[in-house]
Amino acid sequence: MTPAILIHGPTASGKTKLAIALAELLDGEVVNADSMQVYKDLSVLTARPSAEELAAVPHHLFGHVDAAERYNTGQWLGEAEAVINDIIRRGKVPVIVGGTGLYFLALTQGLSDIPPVPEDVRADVRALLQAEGASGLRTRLEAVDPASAERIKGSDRQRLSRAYEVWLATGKTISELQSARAAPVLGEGEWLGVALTPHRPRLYQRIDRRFQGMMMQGAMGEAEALVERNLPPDLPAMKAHGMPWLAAFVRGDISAEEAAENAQRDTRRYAKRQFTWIGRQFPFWPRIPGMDLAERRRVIIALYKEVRR
RNA sequence: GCCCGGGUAGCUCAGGGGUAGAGCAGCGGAUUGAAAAUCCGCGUGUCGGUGGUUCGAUUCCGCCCCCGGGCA
Repeated sequence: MTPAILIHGPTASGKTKLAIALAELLDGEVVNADSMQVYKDLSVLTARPSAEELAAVPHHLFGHVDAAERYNTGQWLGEAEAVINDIIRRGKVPVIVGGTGLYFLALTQGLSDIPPVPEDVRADVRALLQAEGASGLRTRLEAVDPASAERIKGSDRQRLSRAYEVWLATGKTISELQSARAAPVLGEGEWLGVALTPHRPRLYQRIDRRFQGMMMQGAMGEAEALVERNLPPDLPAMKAHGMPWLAAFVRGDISAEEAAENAQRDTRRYAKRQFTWIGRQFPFWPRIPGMDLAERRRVIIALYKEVRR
């Protein structure tokens, strides 16, 4: 069995180029593990690989989802499993790259087997949240699933909603359903995970500069096109970094400078959360602090040879 | 050169003889199908420097340095 390479790291840490460099060297294929780069309508704004980069080596699960869809972890895991197995069957190396820690967690540790929640149930719960707020949902959840209500902190409307949805849809509590995990797609010895951990102040500079670059490459056009579609603002795609602020600018609510500052700030905060995730969820993944492409590639290849033996 | 005003957290600033706050930025954490989401927590400081007065100075006084503005 050919082990897969998993590359995680904060946004703007150079994952895309590194993944391609590795795929070229190892006869591999790149698989996306980023929750936003799946959306067709968001290319520049999510720093998706460029047309040339996509053409350099085979890429999978990039830009294949419409912005109107509510893509999710389970969907990704299913698609990723099929793609990864196919790559391995063909004797190639899967290079799985992205910033979404939860996807890597699901891939390597398994996700609980929970039936999909019907869209009408989800809509009902969203309406409930709208009408009663997080505290209202919490009260309802306490009545049916006190363990989850206890575990979910503060006014975490997303987790409160999810827990209540699952109960409505299945009649079982999410705590019970989550007590077991399905077998992971990638088991012990079948993967090498590395985490890019660049110097934070420098990364923040890169983030700020990259956003300026996005603006010059047509990010505003992507935002305008999405605004024109009049999609619900709570769709995942509408929450991509910068999207809410560029939308506000398009509507004339804020200045371009304000939009840029807010977008950059959101992205920096996200990078911070990614560092936390890496530190806490993947403490044993080797760290690669340097930014030099050739050096990164060399280190990872050396580690990979160890795993492959 | 002289006259004002000001130097306090990364930034903008408030305060005032008993070693100090606010907003933003930032930092730490959680994370099981929205995860670029959602949520919880935390002031991080030679109060420009140096002498003096004082039991005690970031606060009052002297000198020096720096930044604005004005007059030359």
